[in-house]
Order: sequence, then C-alpha cells, then structure tokens
Amino acid sequence: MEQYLSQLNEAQLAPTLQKDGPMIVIAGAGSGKTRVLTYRIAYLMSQGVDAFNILALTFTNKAAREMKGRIAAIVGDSEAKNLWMGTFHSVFAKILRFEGHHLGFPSNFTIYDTQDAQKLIGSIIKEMGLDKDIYKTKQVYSRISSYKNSLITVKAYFRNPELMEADAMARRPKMGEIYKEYVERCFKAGAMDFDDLLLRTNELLTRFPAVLAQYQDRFRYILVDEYQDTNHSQYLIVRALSDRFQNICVVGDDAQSIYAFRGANINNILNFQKDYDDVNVYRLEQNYRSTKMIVGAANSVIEHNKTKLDKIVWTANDVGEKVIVHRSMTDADEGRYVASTIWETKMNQQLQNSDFAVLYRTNAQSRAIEDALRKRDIPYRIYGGLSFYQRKEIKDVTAYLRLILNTSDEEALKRVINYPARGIGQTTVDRLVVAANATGKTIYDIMADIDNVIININNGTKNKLKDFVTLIESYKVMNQNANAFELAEHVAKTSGLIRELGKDGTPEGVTKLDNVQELLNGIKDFVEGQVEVADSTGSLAEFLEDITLATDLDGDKGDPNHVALMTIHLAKGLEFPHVFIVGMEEDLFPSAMSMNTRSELEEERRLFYVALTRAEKQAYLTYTVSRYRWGKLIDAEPSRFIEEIDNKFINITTPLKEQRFNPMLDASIFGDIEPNKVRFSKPKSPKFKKKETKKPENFQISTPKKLKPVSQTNTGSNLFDTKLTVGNVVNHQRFGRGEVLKIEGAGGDLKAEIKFENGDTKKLLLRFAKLEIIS
DNA sequence: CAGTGCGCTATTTTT
DNA sequence: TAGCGCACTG
Repeated sequence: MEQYLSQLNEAQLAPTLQKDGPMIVIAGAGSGKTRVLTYRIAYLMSQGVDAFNILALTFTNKAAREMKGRIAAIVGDSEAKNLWMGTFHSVFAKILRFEGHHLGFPSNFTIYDTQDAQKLIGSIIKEMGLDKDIYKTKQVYSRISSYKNSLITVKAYFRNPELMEADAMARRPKMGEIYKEYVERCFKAGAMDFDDLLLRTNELLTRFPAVLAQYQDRFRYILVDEYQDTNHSQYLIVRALSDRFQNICVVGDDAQSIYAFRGANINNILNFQKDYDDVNVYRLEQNYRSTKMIVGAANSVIEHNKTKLDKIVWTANDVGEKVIVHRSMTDADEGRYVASTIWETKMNQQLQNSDFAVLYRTNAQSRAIEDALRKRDIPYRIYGGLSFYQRKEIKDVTAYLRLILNTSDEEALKRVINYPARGIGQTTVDRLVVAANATGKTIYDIMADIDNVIININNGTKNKLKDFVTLIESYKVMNQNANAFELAEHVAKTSGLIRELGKDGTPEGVTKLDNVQELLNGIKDFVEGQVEVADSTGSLAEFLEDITLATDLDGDKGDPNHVALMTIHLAKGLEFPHVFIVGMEEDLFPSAMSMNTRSELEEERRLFYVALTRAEKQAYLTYTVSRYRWGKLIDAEPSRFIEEIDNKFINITTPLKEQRFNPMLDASIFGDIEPNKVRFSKPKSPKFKKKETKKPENFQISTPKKLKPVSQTNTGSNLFDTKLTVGNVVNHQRFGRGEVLKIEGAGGDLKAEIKFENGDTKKLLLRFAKLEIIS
C-alpha cells in the first residue's frame, strides 16, 4: 500500500487517507481523481474494511471496470471481485432483481431502453386518440423522464396543480393520463425504463424500511464519482443509503457538469456540505494532463460562467503550443483539414492514430469527418451514436430473447409478432391490444388462450397466433436446458430472421447479417466467460441487461490504433494528446436549443470546457463558413466560445489550404485571408472588447506561487520579456503603472513582483502578462 | 395483409 | 439527409 500512496501528491493523499465520515473532493480536470478513488478504496480495504461493505458508483460501466481493474492490481483479484462497483443504473438494477418483488415486479423484469419506451408512449398516444402533432412522442417521453427524475410519481403529479397547469398551458392537458397509462403498461409488461431503475429503488427504500436497513448495513462505505452529474433521484438514493454510517465520499467537478438536460442537478455538488455534518472538503487543483496553454485557455473560458465553485486549476507541465483556431469553407473542407492535419502531424511527430481524437457537439457531424479520414486511409472509430445493440436487426434478435424470458414484454412482442412476416397484421395486433387493456391480461396471455376469448379475429389468423405462441413456447422449453448462445443461435435460425435478412442481397443486407453473426459471437463469448463482467453468471437475462445498460462497446475489437470520433459528452473522462473540436459555430456549439437561458448557455460552456481539457498537448478548434444541415447549405458564424478564450492562448491560422481542395473556388471571392486577421462576425461586441482588459488573476492560474520553478524545454522567447529587470517602471493594461520589485523563477515560470501605483503588489507571470516597459 | 412510395419532420447531448 | 408514419394498391 505504501508504495501506491507514495505516488500521490499532498492534495490527493489527504482525501485518500480519510477513512470515515462525509467528504467531498472537488477535482479539477486532469487532477487525478480516479487515482484518488481507486487508492482510497484500496486503502479502506487495507484498513480492514470488507470489500462487501463498499459501494462505488460511477458514471459509465467502463469507468467502473477500469477502476476495478486497478484496484485488483493492488489488493488482488479475488478481493476486488467483492466490491459493488458500477453505474447507478446497473447496481440498482441488480438490487431490484432481488428486491423488486416487494413492488410487484418479477425478478426477470425487462429493461426498456429509450426506443422501447418511446414506442410504448407513441402507441398510448395513438390509442388515446390524441393529436400526435401536439403530443410529440419524444417530448412526452422527456417530460415523463423529468418527472421521474424529480421523484414526481403519477400520484404526486395529480396532487400537484401547478404541474398540471403547466402541462395544460403547453396544450397538453392529457399529459397526466398518458403518464399514468405509461406507468401501468410498463408495470403490466414487467418492465422498467432507465428512470424507473432509480425511481423504483427510491420507492423500495422508502416504503420498506427493513430493506433500506439491510442495504445501509451492507454499504458502509459509499463513493460516488462524477457527483456533479447526479440527478435528484440518484441524490436521494445516495442520501438514504449513507444515512446510517455517513461514510460518504463524493468526487466531482462542477465545471464539468454537462448532464442537466438529463435531470442532473448541479446543486447536488454545490450543496453537499449542507447535507451532512462535518464535511471535509478537499480540492485537487493541479492538472497533470495538459499543457499550460490548454489549461489557460480552458480556465479563461470557464471564467465566463457565473455559477461555480472556487477552484484554481493549474499545471506544472510544459507551456506547450497555443490552441489552433482554423476556419474552413464547408464541413467537407473541415473534414479534410482534420484529416490532413492528422496525417501530417502523425508523420512529423511520429505519432499513432490513437493519439488523436475528433470531438463534436452532435453525432450528425461525424459524417464529414469520416469521409475525409476514409479518403486518407486513416483508421478511425466512431463511439456512441446508434449503438450496435440499438440497430434494428440486433434489436429484432434480442426482442425474441426478451420475450422468451418475459412474455409480458409488450414492446418485444410487438416487435417480433410479425417479423419476419407471418400474416399477423396491424389490425390484429390492435385488436389484441384492446383486448389486453380491457381484461388486464397481457397480449401473450390473450393469444395463448385465444379460443376462449371473445375477439373479432378470424380463425385463419387465430391459427397463426397459436403458431406464434407455440414457437415461443418451444424456445422457452429450450431455454431450460440450452445455454444462451445455443438458444440465440437456434432462435435466429428458426424464427426466420436469418432467412429474411439473407433474401436481401444488398450490401446493407449483408452487413445486417454480419451484425447478427457478431451478436451471436458476442453471446458466445459472454457464455464462455470471455467477457469480463462483474459477478457474471453467464445467463441470458444478464446478457440482455448488460447490453441495454451498456454505455459503449468497449470490447475494443479490431485495431486499437485508430482515431477516436465521438461527441463531447462521451469524451468526458478521456484524454488524448491531440484533440480536434469541430463545428465551433453559433447554433451548433452552443446549440441553438441551449441558448434560451443563462443556465443552458453555461452548461454549453462547461461542455466546451470539458472538450478543451481532454487535450494533453494540442487542441484545435475548427469552424466553417457554411455547413450542410438538413441537407441544405447553411451559413455559419464562429462560436462565441472562440472569442471567450483569452487571446494569448490561441493561434488563429489561415485556411489557405482549402483552396487547394477547391480549385473551382477562386480565393478572390472570399478575399485574401491573412494570419491573425481573421475577423469574427461580431468584432465590436462588448465581450470582445472587454477581453483585452481581462482580469489578471487569470495569469497566475497556470502556476501558483507555491510551485517550484520547473525546468523548461519549450520556452519560446516571444512568450515573455526577458529584458525586464528590478527597478523598471512598467505599465499594465489593467493595473496601470508599477515598479518591478523582484524577479523570480526561470524559463516559462519567470515571474515579476510589481508594486502598482494603486498600492497593490502583484506577482505576474511574465509569459502571460502584457507589460510595457516605461523606464 | 404486404409492399411501395410519398411527404413530413427533425439534430442537441445519454444511462 | 434519413428515418418514420401513413395512405394507397394489389
């Protein structure tokens, strides 16, 4: 243990060694918070805390897996296995499998993903005969989701006139009815959506004190990562579970809170100190990841937010290169710029593809980048987007599997009852649904007992329904003896799915077939225990749960040496030497949807902060003059976020290169563009002007006083004025005239202590301070 | 009931 | 641009 603790700096050591009591670690970007969490858990175990009594909640499964791996390296595999570590959703899904019966849920309940949930809501709206243009499925879904995340149950909703009023004002008076029906249908289907996994856990812990007591006793030490991204529902679970022992450690960074749209409540982290008695607050402010330029740029951006905790992120790393800002004519040009820059940088600096990442605001932007990378034969991989498991052909297979485990699963049933086509049309399904709703039985039960139901379905169709039930029943029998892989393969073949896909000779059809094969391989690996999953039993149910809650397909198949393409949201927690942030345009980033309120805009800004701080060595910001959106070429304007970066951290380059790619475009159309003279569209905006006289406190952000001078390998003489000597009288843009009292530090950390005429004495980093020598 | 084709709308971000 | 829902036809 000692040898590990010696790897921590002082600030990291303190929270690591606090064994008991409530604590919060405010951890700046790249400050080694994962290290603190892992070592703290290992430390707890070394102090005799049983792994069974530790619960660690992370934001992604990947983070959990990595952390578990690191802990295993310290305390050993067998001990680490006993830790409860995972996302909120996966941990509480497991608990609900054990305890859900208290709430009337079967242990094999299905987890509805967003697609399933929205389809169900869509059909409810339709069944209720509501106008689908007013009751838009997605909007209704997100409204229900936010109710659930705020713990507003159906009951609570109908007790709250304000909510009902608000929905009525939004021309959706039936919102509550839809909500009620949706919850009932999920219950009947033995299904929980993502939000239910948290809401039902809360219900469980509130309504059943004995259950709460049991888990409080079990989870004596609780750690929560990315606390700034927890929503109210998660907050209450953590509070309830930690209430008895109060050994709660939360880690987060308010500047990186980017999930408010999903109900995350930044106040959870801002108010943590009020929630528990005697909270110890720790701050990790030294960034180990990025250059001074990047840290400085990021800090100057986040300065523009009003709501934030005090924190000064600094780094002892090299000064590094300025953030490069590049303009392209179109999104295709932008892609080419990215591809050619990666190509050249790779050659010049002998780098790997995996040293590069391209980050964007919306998934739709990946296309232009992909095209350009493909043309240059640069291997890349897209993360996120439509995940593998959400593709139609995959969901079709898994829907059969879901139905085998839980025949009440209405969405799975509707999906496969007539796919491949077996003569059961929409009308029949509609009638079945009506009958099911009227009798309180499930659709499957009605079908299984179709001869004894009074229903307007002709005998030919009834026989088809019986055949379908027989098919599923045969699968259920097989499931008693066969393993998940054997069953899935059998289903894929005998259901006609493979035959159906095989009929389609198009390249897309072939891909789909391959995908199904890949799914089967995945199940096989899973069954054979080759996929590392916590407390794996290799059961089909577990596989299905895993893929529904999977955040990424991190099996990392194929060549790991690829350029990473992903949304900024997905990039949180990751780091890359070279990072391109593309689409730095108004209405895209910040998104047009997020500029209505200050808090929305601040969230976008935090998102930009997250993006910038992913970069270790070099960050690039690119924007276009016009971009294809909705199939149309739209004029674009540079993002305000570019202007918000202090000038001294950025380098605005000339986009001369596009002209080579666009011989048809005469440069004269656009006029000659000279370096550093690229104008933003709003050069006279007050913000832009004000920046010239920015707060000098910024200047010491990169290197606080306590920092020892660091040997510099990378100090451009242009970065600071070496001519300055003690006794000089200088002029500073904001502080005015002053006398140099002392000069200290070396290289890039050269500082001057200056006594200004207003009486203040400041230490300024010469590299950044804009000083004019008067005498 | 199945298959085709038209037109509408949506692009924020994800467990 | 693309994916979906809906209407129409065989």
